[in-house]
Amino acid sequence: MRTMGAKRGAVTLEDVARRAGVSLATASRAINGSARKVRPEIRERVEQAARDLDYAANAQAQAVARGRTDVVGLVVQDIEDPYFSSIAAGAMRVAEANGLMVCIASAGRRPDKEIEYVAALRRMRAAAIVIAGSRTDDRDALARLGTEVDAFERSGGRAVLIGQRRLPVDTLVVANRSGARDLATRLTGLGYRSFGVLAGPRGLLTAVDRLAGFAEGLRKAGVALSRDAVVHGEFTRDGGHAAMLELLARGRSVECVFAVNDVMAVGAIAALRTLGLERTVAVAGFDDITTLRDVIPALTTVRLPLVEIGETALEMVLREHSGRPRYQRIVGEVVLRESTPGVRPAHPAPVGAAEPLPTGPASST
Amino acid sequence: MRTMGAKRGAVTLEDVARRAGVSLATASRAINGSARKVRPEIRERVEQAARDLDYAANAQAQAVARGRTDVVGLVVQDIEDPYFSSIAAGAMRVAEANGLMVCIASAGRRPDKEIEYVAALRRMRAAAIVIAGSRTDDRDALARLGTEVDAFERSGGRAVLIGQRRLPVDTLVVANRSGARDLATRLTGLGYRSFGVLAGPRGLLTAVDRLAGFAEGLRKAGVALSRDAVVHGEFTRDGGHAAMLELLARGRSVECVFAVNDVMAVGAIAALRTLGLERTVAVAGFDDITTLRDVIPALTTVRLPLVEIGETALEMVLREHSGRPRYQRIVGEVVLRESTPGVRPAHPAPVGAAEPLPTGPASST
DNA sequence: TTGAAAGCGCTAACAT
DNA sequence: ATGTTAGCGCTTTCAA
Repeated sequence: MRTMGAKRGAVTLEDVARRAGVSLATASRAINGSARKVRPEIRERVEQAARDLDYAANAQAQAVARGRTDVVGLVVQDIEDPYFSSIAAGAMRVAEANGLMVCIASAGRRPDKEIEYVAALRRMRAAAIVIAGSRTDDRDALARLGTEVDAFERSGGRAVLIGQRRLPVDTLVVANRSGARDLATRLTGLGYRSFGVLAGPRGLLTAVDRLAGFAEGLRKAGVALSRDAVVHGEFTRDGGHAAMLELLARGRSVECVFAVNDVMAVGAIAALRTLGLERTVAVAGFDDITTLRDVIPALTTVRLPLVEIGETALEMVLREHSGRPRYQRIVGEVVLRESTPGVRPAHPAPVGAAEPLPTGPASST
Repeated sequence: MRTMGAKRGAVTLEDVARRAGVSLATASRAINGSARKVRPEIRERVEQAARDLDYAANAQAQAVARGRTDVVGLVVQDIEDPYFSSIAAGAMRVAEANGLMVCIASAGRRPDKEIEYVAALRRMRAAAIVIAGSRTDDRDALARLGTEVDAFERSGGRAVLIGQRRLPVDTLVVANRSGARDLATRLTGLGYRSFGVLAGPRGLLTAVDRLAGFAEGLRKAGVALSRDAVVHGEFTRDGGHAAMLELLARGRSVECVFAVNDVMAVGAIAALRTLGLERTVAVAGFDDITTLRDVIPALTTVRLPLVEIGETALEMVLREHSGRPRYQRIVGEVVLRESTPGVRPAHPAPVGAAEPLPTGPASST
């Protein structure tokens, strides 16, 4: 039917207006414009024309004309990682409720890519942007991200970070440190006295904080954490696997291993199993990844409300606010499960009076 | 510094041009336009001005002017489901390689939402769109999706489906049926003779095809699949859990259960475990979800190259082509693991001469 | 209420 | 090589 299609063959509002015998302005008001400024009869005529032509408004053009978009951005480290896909699910739920489309960028754990994507989202004039994932100790990268985020906000968008409080931007601060500290407390409470930590990448703050918190918790309980009981590795299943093997190779015998996230813990358990050690060494993780809930043995971990974090982040940034950055703390909850069955003392020990091992350094208290 | 910011406070190309003392056109050519039409000296001046002003081109405006976008769409059923997040990871990798941003929509397994999102992506003038996830037997929904996809393509975009071949659109056809058939063959080869199927939602074609294929495989092996050994349920972990319980409640004793996807299989295993039956009933799944590779017992399944599927889908649709829809078959590979240890016959049976159970219908051969 | 017209920010002829 | 000037498709004054 249509003879002179515009570029891309798409029907334009002008086509609709012509067919309905009204002006462009009227057509606009009838279809995309706000409420009752158009006579019902005319409105119906325009809508019919639009339907006939299978018209779909050009969102880009609307964005240019209106000066705003219906797009929000989400930057994650790796969409395949359940940690991030849960956050994404939460953010997308809120986006849907607000009629927003979400552009996701998976930065592959490269800080530069992350910055690049923020820049891309600025070009897209995204209304808001959620940046999920740990910062690193790379001061330079942090500064550049800060600059880019700042530019984004100055150009009219709003940004929110999920992770550490390191930039003057709205942030959902994940209580990694205190979560790991609590975990250590509970674990020592279970009777464990010798620990290893599969600590994740060296510069990754989430990993660093969890390690620090765990060490702190142990210290408070008067338990030592030897330097070479800490093995760094990738923040992945394979990273956990390798780190566990390395820890074992170091000849340290530990009762319990803390992997700084669940996927590493799963890798660790797999490694232990191949050595027939799964009953000998207890393992704890962090995050409480949904898909891993049925793993055997059930994983002791620190539960993070991941989906909710995603929701809250986007809600926060969509809500109007004063301009001063807001920081909201997200605390996890320790969940004790079978992977840390606790120590059965050879001689029933006095409850509540766990004494530090001889080898441990004096408690700081 | 800047006094008269445009709407949204963003710097425009005109600001840059003015500061560099050149025309709008020159600024455009220097920054966003194709190569060498601008004197190096001038170009440098413009670039410096852009840097000073922290200019970021307005992608929306570029899109309007150019008549095309750098956005591709991805519609999935549920981004939190590892099946889809793997596909998303693949698609995003290709997008990155092509300098494209990807807008993801999670339809929550509601066909209407799916259609709505395709419409939204048409409005965004996405260059291409990948629709991942099973179709249903809802003829009407299928027709409406077809209409919407058609409109999308007529408006200049390209679409590709992942799943069933049901629409005259580029499609990655997942060989669910033959995969399940092969699985049945291997399972009967292991000696199993009585099966149950946790079949997923009734109208979901992926589930339907897998059930059909499995039944077909059994039939070929001369093994019966009784009607009430098939239990439908949600396509999720909990769905598998519930279906397993239901199957048991029906009082059928089966040697092996086929859950039509891995997450259901995990739910089934969990259910069996609570009843102390995990050693009694074998379980097989479908998909070979990465995160589930360390589950105990290791899951027998049909491996689908999920990430690769996501990559291939986007690549396919990005590649120029004749206009006639292309269909590419994706076949899975059976992976036998511990969850189906095989049957140890009480009396060593003659190998290779599995005889149909008395209760089974005659093989169609 | 409706229409004419001036943008929105950018690109791409078309001149020069 | 650079500038002028139409657009791109839409929204939104401003008049009528």
